[in-house]
Amino acid sequence: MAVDGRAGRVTRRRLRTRANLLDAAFTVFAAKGFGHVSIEEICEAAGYTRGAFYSNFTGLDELFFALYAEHAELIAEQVSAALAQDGPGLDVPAAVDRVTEVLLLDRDWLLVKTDFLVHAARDPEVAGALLEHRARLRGAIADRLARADGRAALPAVLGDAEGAAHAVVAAYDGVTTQLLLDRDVVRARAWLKQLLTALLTG
Amino acid sequence: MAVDGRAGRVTRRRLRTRANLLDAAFTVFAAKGFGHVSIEEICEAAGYTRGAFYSNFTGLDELFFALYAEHAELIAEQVSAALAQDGPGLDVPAAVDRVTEVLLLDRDWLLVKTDFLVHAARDPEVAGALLEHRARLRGAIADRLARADGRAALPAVLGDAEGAAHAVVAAYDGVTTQLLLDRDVVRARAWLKQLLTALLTG
DNA sequence: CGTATCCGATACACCAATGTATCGAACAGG
DNA sequence: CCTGTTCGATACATTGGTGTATCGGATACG
Repeated sequence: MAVDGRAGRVTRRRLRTRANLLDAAFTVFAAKGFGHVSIEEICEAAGYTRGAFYSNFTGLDELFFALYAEHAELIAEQVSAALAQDGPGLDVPAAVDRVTEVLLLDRDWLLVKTDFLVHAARDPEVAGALLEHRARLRGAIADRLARADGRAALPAVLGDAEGAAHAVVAAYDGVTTQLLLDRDVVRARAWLKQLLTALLTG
Repeated sequence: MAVDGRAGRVTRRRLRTRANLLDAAFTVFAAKGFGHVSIEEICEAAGYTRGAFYSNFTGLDELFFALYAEHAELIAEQVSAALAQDGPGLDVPAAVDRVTEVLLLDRDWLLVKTDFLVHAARDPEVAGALLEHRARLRGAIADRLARADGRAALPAVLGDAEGAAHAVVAAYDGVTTQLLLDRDVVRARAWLKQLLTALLTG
């Protein structure tokens, strides 16, 4: 019994068009925002007709979710990599720099991500998935922070490493909001760095 | 010459229906999200037909903007009031409590506000208006923080009072995101308080 | 009370998008 | 090559929402 939900062959062509649709969708979503995007628009951008779309997805929601999951996974890996870069110890300022770089790199991603947030805020099931992803990210950060605990203790107000990781994510979200509005990546980065420093080396 | 853009009488009925439409729109927007809301839906919720709508607004965007502006104004006043409550000096923890109370009170507002954010993020003109509103809020906070400066100095990392205010807003935005997902107002409030304490009494 | 003006309901024409059913072409496996 | 299966294009029916033009009732004001 096949486990992947589909019975027959796993064609190569199918995978390509699916990927193409997702890529095109990302661009279109970033430009117009989920809720102002039609299926046709995406198909046109990808160079297909709706036939291809309905053959690969049941609707916009499913595609949007797949899109988010894919990118979120990518980001999570990048962050983990950035955190693991220097040996077992943790150089806080350096790590902050690298992570900030990864997180605030792509405005389009911030747009899609925020769109997804408001989407999830209204659908508990989707919210669950998003929360889970955030928890994973937080976990990775907390693990790493725990290692630095010896050298320079975290501020007591935040509690343990998990609490500190929570604060890091909150700071990131806060800066994201500002960046979406003023479009000033350089300032956002400096600003996030400042915030994190204030939070972690209290 | 009339300055309000309309020539004739300023009817009373008109004002009422306009207000009714805005009220209904707020509910509908909060429930479904801008972008999944039709003009008809709003009219139905308000007990009017589209005739009334088009007589009062040119389209959804205009109504959405008016809606946001109205509520944002209200919130700004409440925050100012909460900050001004105890005399000329500033009791930081108490003020934090009161402000937090006001800011995280209404989930519907957070939803609409975030919807408006993603809307603004794609329209520079709207973004400008939002940035202006945020600047006003920050200003009010900074003014107030400056008064507490003597007693317990703010952490140097954040710079002046304006910088600290910036941090406060970022923390608020960060907590908003989390709250939208987990719907736990109590924890959000505790959490925001903790964050602000960590930031302001570094 | 009369009347001029304003407001919102009704009706209409229109369009954009959806989802489905069908069919020809592409493809993997022999 | 040949063949059965899969993929995606095409065509269709249908829906839901939009914006406008018009009309009757409400409202302010003399």
